[in-house]
Amino acid sequence: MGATKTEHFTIDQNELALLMKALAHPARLAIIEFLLKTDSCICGDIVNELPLAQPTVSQHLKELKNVGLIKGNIEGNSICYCIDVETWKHYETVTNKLFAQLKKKKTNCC
Amino acid sequence: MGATKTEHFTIDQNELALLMKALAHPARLAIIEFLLKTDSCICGDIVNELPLAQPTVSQHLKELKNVGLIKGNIEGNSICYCIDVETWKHYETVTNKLFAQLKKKKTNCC
DNA sequence: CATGTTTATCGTAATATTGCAATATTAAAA
DNA sequence: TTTTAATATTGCAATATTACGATAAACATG
Repeated sequence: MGATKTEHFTIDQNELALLMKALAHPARLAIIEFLLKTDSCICGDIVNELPLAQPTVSQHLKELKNVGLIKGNIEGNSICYCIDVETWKHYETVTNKLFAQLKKKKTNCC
Repeated sequence: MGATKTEHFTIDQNELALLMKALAHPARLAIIEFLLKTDSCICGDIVNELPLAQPTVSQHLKELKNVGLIKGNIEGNSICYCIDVETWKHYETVTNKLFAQLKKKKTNCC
């Protein structure tokens, strides 16, 4: 065991879980916050911002890219990483749906 | 290695990461969705709703309880699990801050 | 009190994640 | 072309997560 039984759950549940998992690490949240804060698209010195080795940062960037939260464009020698607004819009819609359901709930039962 | 270097990140980043991690599993999302859908507070038959063994479900419930997303009240023989609205309000505030920053951003640079 | 029901915990196997040193790759610069 | 800079990939060790059988604990009911 040790592997999530994805096949027993809905596509939506698995998709949202993957998105959450991508954000479930302080380093990756720090990357996102940095990219949000920086108005111009910073090309590469994310490594200097983080207290982690370059290969580790590269791996975290890859995970964020895999779920589409960020994208990276080759800019000559270096790479321009930035937020992928489309995915974030989708993510916002999905989480808002959760919060909307929450508001429909009656008072706490416990 | 294998352990997250929490000490190098902010309290907020670590806290949000833990919340995300709690939601980063389809079974736990399924539990949350079930508790949201069910208006009356269902006492216990969450196990029957999920395609997982009882100890596994119990473990997932514990994780959700640890971060405060749900709470469980002993109701005689069984236990009444339900959404903890306070934590969800906090969660909504934090994620809304992220989305707000997103909207302030100029057009995609890449 | 004995029995069944419900939930939690323990122990353990399988797998995933995190982090980094070493190395490869790519493209600019000298 | 050699060197330098930026990023990715590989390989591996340490740790965490997921899942479940076996068992315990708590309580209701006969």
